[in-house]
Amino acid sequence: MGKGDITKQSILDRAVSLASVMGLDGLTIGRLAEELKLSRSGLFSHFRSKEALQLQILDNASGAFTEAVIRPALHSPRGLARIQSLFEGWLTWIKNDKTSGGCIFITAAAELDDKPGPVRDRLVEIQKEWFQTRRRVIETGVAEGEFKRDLDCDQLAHDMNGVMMGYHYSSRLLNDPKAEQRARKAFATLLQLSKKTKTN
Amino acid sequence: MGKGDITKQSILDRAVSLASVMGLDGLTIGRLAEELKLSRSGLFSHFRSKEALQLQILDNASGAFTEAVIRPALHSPRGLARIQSLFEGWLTWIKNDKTSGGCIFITAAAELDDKPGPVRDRLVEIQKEWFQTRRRVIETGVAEGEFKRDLDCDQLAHDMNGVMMGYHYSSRLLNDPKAEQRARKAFATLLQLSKKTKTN
DNA sequence: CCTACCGATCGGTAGG
DNA sequence: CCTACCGATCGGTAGG
Repeated sequence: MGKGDITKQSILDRAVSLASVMGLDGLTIGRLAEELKLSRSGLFSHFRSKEALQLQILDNASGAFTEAVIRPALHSPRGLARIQSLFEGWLTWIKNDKTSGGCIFITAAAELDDKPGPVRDRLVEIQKEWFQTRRRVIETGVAEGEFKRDLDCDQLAHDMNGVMMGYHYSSRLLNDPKAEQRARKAFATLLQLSKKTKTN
Repeated sequence: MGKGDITKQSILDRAVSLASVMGLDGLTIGRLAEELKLSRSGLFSHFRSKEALQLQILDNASGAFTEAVIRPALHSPRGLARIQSLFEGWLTWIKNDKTSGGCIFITAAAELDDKPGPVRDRLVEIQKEWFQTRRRVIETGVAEGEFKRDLDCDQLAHDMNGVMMGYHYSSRLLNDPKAEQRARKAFATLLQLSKKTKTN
């Protein structure tokens, strides 16, 4: 990795943080350059356009999410333990972003859901992949006999997301001190309903 | 209501719609004026500042939400029927916003959660009120004996929000055709767990 | 409600 | 990586 790559990576790291606060559109080259003590054009020379910067911000964040949340979970036993690990990692991911503007994917989802284009497309791609990852882990839990045989895996993968979106909202907007406790309880209930019982 | 008020109301209605797409910050006076075929300064004269406009956008949307979701629910019998009515109205509120940029409160929540100031404060106020409304309706359901005596009303009010946030995300960002079905199933499960049973 | 204007900032380019 | 620059647009004001 050459010097230019180091600069570019440090630009992107800061850009992810700034975009999570200002949004991918609200982020400006000038503001980013100022924080990094570069000239606007000096910074811009690493990217062909603002759209290219936005796409690389999403890719950079996606890589970080995989490292922070998904990869560690693969060290947990498949099935129940692994979906719990995904949940814990996800919670920590959102919690640790206190310093910046919260989960950039949640911010971007609200910002881009009605703005067609390549940036939205990339976000959708990343989020669909993340949904599939959850679903596969849940399906394995069914195969392993830890979850009900007739569990609606799509529904559980979907409901986990609702718990997380609600957590992000309650903790970050409302500053509810019980937000994490509520999220844990909601998830525990989801798991309880999904576990194998005597009857099925 | 004089002519000036009519103009102002039509400005605000359009502004709510535009802000739900562009965000409260992303909204610009110029763009709004163009859509309404007014001069920028002519439009601006109705508001002292962009911040004042943002505050009035939130108030206008809050009034519309009360009319569309809360008031109709008061015609349903208290308790279970009323909380179901709130859910249905909320779902319709989000669904009908297909023409614009989705629920402005969800968009604004993601946009403002890390931007301190009067606009964020107003949004938090509105959202806390909406939370209390849900909680009171649920508490009445407990008092009426339709819900479990030991129901965690705060938790249910909180979990309903997660279902809605997840619905907004799945339907608007992922375009999941099953989004509504999933939201209904998730809410039905929440209600099922909350209903009075033989044992309590 | 308008025209006309302010300084600041935007994304992007030229040229080195 | 820089200076210097482009046209466009921003929020806001003056004055009518």
